[in-house]
Amino acid sequence: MERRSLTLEDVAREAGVSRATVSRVINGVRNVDPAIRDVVRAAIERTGYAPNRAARSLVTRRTETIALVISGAGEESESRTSGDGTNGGGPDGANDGAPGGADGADDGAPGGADEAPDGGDDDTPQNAFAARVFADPFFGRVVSGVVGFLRPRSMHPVLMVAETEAARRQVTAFLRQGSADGALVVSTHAADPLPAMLVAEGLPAVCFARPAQPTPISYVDLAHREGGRLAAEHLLARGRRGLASVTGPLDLPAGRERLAGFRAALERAGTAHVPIAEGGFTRESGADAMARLLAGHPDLDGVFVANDLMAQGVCELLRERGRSVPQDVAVVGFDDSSVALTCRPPLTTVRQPVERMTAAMAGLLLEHVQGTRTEPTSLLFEPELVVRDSA
Amino acid sequence: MERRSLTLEDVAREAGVSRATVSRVINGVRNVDPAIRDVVRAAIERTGYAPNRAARSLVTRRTETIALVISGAGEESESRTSGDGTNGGGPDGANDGAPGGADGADDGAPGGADEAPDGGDDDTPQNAFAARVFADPFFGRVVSGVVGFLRPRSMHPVLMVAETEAARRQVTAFLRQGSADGALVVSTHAADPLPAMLVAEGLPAVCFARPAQPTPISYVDLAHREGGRLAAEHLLARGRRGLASVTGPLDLPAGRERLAGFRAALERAGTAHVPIAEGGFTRESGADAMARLLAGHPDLDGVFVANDLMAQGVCELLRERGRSVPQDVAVVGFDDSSVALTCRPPLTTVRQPVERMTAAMAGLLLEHVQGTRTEPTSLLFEPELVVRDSA
DNA sequence: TTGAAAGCGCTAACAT
DNA sequence: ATGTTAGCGCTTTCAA
Repeated sequence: MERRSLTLEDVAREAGVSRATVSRVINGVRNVDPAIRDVVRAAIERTGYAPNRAARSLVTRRTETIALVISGAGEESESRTSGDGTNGGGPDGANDGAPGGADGADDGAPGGADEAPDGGDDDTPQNAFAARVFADPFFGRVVSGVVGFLRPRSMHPVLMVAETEAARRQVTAFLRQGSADGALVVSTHAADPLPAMLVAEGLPAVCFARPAQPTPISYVDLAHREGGRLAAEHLLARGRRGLASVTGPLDLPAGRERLAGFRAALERAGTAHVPIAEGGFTRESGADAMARLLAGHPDLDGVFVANDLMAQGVCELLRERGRSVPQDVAVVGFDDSSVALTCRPPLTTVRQPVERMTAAMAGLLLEHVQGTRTEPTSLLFEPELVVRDSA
Repeated sequence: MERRSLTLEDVAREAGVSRATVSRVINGVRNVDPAIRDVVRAAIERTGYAPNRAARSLVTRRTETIALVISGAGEESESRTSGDGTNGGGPDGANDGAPGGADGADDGAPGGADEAPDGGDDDTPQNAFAARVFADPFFGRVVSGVVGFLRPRSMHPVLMVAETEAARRQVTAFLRQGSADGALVVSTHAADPLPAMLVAEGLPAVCFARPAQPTPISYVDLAHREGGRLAAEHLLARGRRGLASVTGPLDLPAGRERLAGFRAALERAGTAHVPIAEGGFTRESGADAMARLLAGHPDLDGVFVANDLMAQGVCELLRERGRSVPQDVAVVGFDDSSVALTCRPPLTTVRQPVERMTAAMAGLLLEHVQGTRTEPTSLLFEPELVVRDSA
């Protein structure tokens, strides 16, 4: 509607006051005569004024936006779906149908011309990484927590993907330009160099999960060990004694700790040895690992699987082998991702409060940005057992 | 590292040239002596200069970011999971475990204090909407397409959720402030007022799916009818003659059109009557609809289900009733969302090229922003049959 | 309590 | 080809 955008000046004229006064009203600064305040408010209303963000940002040095970075590790996207073990890995989502399929064409819109715009550069490895990450149910929970926290504070997240060195530089550049006030980093690999880069640049950031190398940076994390313990105790309480575990990648802290917690609880209960098979957080790797376990221990009656995706694979394999879940073998997953519900039977699983964790990340970040908090801080969240049908 | 952020001035001094020259180099404007250019580049490198986005934005009136809006319809989030029928509806994702669960606590981080920051305001209806939307596998595909297109152009999406009137105003305000150059709107309801608001304000925007009320706005859409036809022909080719359909909500264009295409193809093949049962794009509604269908037509041997989530429910119900898929009843889904793969058996389904569609949206939007394209334009994408095991 | 004025860091005319 | 300069729209001293 409006052509040249309105400025403070316009509103000031309309209200018969100075720019400064209008600015004060808008920013809720005290020391404004209530009468004048109302006049100004009316003028703003009438004109439909919206303050220019860039101009404001230029002086306040705040953008009211933060970067939400999904970060990989190396130059290449890797084959392992899930990273630091804190998330559930992802279904491959988009299975590509035959390429060269359908294309854009006009359908007689309200006045549409129909030349197709360039359709985006698909198929780059970068996009493959992005596609994989975004297809992961874990991602939705991350976003949900962040948005839930930010929105009431009228801040908004900018989504960034950073799995190459170049992309990481793009992220730091973005922040140094003052395009965002800080970064929330969700790494998909233990060796992600981004947290250290951010720290080195002195940029406010908070990580999901403790960085592999000790880094003076704030983070939230899950008490993974505790999760393993929960699983062990539940299985034990169900009367299972032939226990085993399909673990996550053991080079990941989360993979190791989930197992450690499981083992420790069993040891306490008198079970010294626990057969394990390592998986890669994907459904297939879960099935494979289960097959190996079964080969060596045909008598087992309970399995702790380090994430839900693998647990799904485990359930499928067990069914194939003619073992019913939970009657013959009880299965406990980890994450409580959406597959926990779609899985047959629905999974008993160790829930990670992802939304609460990412909301907390945003909270921490804001404190760092505002200067309310200066020391790197870590918040540890407790997992929770969700009992469904698989154990 | 750096304290007061560097400015053009600093770099200019370092390079022994004027601000303008540095600016030219940075913006790749011609008319710069190659020698000087290199000197400037070196100075930039040496100082680690990053141009201030706000300052630039203030004069260029561009932000290099666009809003990606997930938009609902009414004041309330509704119970129907999926909206315009173009997406696959969503698993409820986060089933809330008992509240008052675990909370933050320090775990002895590199120097961490441990007061918990305020953990975000959960449980608002707004968040429920957000959680539902983000848990939808469709959302990941949307984001993936957008990011894939934007990133090579070093632009970034700001994520916004707008399901209440207030939230919608927040979106328009955001754009009018010049916080983003335009908006990509994905409505979850046919009656979403946001597109019209955007048009009224003269803000650049592109929709996913044609708005319910004719609106002079650009959009991308799927040839839903064509999808219905594909399903019909496949089922026919498989020799199925007792066909039926579990439809989407028939008040949604997509729901209606998918059915219309299915029916038309069958009519062409000589089948006048097709039993249908309406579903709500959720798994449960799919199962319910299938039960109804089976009650009235125990002899059917093929079903076209208007989305994958419902198709999953359909498959489960059929199995419960002792009918095997596809032997007894062939099932064709719609969307090719991630559940198509997790479903047992994996679904034969009509694939919607969501990533390509959203990338195209971004492309259109950029053209509108740049002024390269002024007329509202629509792009229609062709669905594609993905044959797996269910039909 | 209000207004005048000085920038914030950048781009883009306009001069040279 | 390069430098000078005038803003972009806002916040924020500083005076009044």
